[in-house]
Amino acid sequence: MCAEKILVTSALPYANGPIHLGHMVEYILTDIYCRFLRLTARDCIFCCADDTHGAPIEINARKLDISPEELIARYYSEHREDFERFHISFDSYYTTNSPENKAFSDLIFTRLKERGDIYKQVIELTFCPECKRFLPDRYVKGKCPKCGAEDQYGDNCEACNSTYNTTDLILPYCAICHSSPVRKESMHYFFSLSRYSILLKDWIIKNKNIQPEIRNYVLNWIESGLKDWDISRDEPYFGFKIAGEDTKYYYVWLDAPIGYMASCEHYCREKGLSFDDYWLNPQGSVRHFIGKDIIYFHFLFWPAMLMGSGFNLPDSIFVHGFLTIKGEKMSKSRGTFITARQYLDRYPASLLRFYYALNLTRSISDLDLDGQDFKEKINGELVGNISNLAYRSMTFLAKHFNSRLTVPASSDIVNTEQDKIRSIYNHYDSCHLRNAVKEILEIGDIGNKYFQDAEPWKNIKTDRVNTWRGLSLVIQMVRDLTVCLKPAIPDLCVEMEAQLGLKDLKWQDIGSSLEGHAIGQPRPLVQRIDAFDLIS
RNA sequence: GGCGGUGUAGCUCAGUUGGUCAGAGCAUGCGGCUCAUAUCCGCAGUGCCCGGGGUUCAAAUCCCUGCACCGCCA
Repeated sequence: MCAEKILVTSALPYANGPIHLGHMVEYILTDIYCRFLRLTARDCIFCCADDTHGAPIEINARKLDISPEELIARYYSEHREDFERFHISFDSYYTTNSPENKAFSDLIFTRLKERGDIYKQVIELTFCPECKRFLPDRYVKGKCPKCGAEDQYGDNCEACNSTYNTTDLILPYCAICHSSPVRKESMHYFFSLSRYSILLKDWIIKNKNIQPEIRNYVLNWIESGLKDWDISRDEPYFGFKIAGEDTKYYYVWLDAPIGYMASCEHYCREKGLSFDDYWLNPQGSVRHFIGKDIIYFHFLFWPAMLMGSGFNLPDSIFVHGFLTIKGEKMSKSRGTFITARQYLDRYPASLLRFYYALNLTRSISDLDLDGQDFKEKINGELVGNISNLAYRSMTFLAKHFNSRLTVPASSDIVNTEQDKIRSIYNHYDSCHLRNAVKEILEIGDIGNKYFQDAEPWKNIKTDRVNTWRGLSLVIQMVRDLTVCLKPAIPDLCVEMEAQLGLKDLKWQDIGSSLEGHAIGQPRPLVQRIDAFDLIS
């Protein structure tokens, strides 16, 4: 029996802007999951990349008077640095503007074409003669054809919620140069998504890892009929040219998910691993994490492309909600658009990791970041419960027992703890991070209560041996808590390991005896925060 | 407009298939401890489980309806 070869991915951030706290929900979630897999000895690699193609990149580079390559290079190093500071443990962080990605894009395109899944069709689009380019949705504005609202984008109206094409807009204007665009015909390549309706439906129904709300959601789309997909774009564009064409490129959303493969391939080659183990062989298990905004691409286009080109389908696609700040969408005008750097300049990465973990569930509802709540959770749970238990027990041991542990006391709380640990394992495994963290905190409560009831500060005078044993029990719990928290707050747990005089703890170390072991120097693990304020 | 979701203590939420299900945490009040970063422990509440109908011996839990908020419609 072959062990699973697990490939985990986060969605690729666009190389056209900084990483913000909304992005971080996904990377922290995925990272916690990967760290948990590694902690429990699963064979897992974590791959991601910058998504570097598309009209916005080309347009922005032109605005800045630099090449697209230069633009994406800037964001590439910035993104990598942000992720590192947040302790995101990518095995491979690559780019979609890579030879591997071009090769896979060409391969998949060719295979789909050979199957007759791709056809050409002339369509009418919005063209700006001034800019000499076809205008994507977001670059055409005008009056809504349904309700007449002014200044609406070319894809849908924010006032009446209707959807339409750029060519439907009344009195359209180019968002770049403000001149009036014209209609112009162009030949495009289309992917026959509709041919995959039955296969996709079957896959979605059979896949047990899909969240139920997503299943219904996607099935509704299929029921109401899938439209074919325009997978080409005209120049000027930044991306891969389609073979045999001079002015046509793959649409960015074609090669973006292929970036998962390219990143994996690049890593495998570097490390002497096998790409096929993940994407072709049966023991391969590809697990994507995405936001709810890109469900359509990942549950329909992407699996259809994989089906048509003969690769493994994803084993699971976990969808999370958006980040809101005090219940509202992040917004630049409200000043609630917080970048990763802005956060990191003022607070430790692990506080946000902890807060997100405490709030992430399996539902696709949004996760809210509220300053007051953040402060209460950090001070109340992380400091008051976990950090306090560790510090009070370790300093006591250091002061009165020369830092050395003895045989732990026997107590019912050991069984309770082991039950909870099993439950925590399952919660991590199913990405129910909130439940995992809550049960970890419950173990901390039990430890604090046990310590309190044992009154070592009193009993040490009369019953030194039992005091020592009780203390040793608590410190073993602290060790177990450290293991359980490693996926969520890895850097703090490394510090905790140092204080415990241990290192590289794994899940299997939980419950083992520390009799005779000497701990290191205890220090308060986390500082209380006075206020959480990034907005001012 | 079509489809879907949500509505439980001041706040954040748990509540498997209807029968100790009226709960937890935070906040509030009172009490205790002092090992610990004003940290920890105990006690005390408060709720027409959105409104209205229905099914049932029995509904927060199922059905219908109304209201409110939210999401999706590529």
